[in-house]
Amino acid sequence: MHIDDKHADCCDESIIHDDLIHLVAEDMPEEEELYDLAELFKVFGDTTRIKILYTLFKSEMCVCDIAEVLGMSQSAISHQLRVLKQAKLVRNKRDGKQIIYSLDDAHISKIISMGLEHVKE
Amino acid sequence: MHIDDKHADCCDESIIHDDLIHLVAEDMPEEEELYDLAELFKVFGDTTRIKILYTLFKSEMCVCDIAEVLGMSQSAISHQLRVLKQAKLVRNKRDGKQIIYSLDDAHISKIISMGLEHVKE
DNA sequence: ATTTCATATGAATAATTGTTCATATGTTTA
DNA sequence: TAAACATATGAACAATTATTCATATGAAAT
Repeated sequence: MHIDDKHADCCDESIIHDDLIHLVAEDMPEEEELYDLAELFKVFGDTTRIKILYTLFKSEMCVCDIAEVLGMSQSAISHQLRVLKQAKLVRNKRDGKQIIYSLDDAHISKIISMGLEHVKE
Repeated sequence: MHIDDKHADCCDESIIHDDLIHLVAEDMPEEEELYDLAELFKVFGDTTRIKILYTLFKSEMCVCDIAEVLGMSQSAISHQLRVLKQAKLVRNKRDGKQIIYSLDDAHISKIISMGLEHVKE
């Protein structure tokens, strides 16, 4: 084994795959961008949050009504709305005592329906 | 407070919101479908898996090369490829000693680029 | 047949996360 | 001003998960 062999732990065909490895590695998007992208999908990766988005897709709604629709506690919904808001997927406005949440992004329903297409196969 | 008040824990405007609540609740997709959808997005919700998908988007590749491109252990990559395969996002074929992985779904790059659009704002 | 190589996998560990409970905040109504 | 109401939030707990390490599997080469 050569001292300067970068592929000591990799498959043997160093010369052939080397080109490919560098080509792909160089084209990889920024670490931060990939992290943000994963974070975004992580937000969609929870049934409760998906349900909330579906709900708000139908109509803007106060926290309490969302909790009622989903049969969950106000606290649980509120915590998840916080996550959705940080991801800029929902926004809110005050209306008297209540806080009304609504979708904040046109991409959302497209992303979800794309996912559904895959799942439905 | 009435005994038959279904909204004991909810906001006070029971009569007004009742219609909305039932309308939205009835239109909610099947529990199982929402679960599968969340599971799918969960798969995208990890930087390592996103990087693997990006890599395979450029070219099909053996496990060892993917590990090399991402600077991670063979074991870590193999575990994640298993997750991606279970989600039917990648497939593999044997080529001699190596196992070549490639993307298994046309939706993937669309879903990812939709997500990127949102993140890039 | 035995050794080598590429990949898969089970167990263990550390880190992350969703919900609950109790309570704080801020608005409205009496 | 005080009480009632809608929502937010911090701490705690249980559950999930990504990686590492050690080892198993299975194909190719000697």
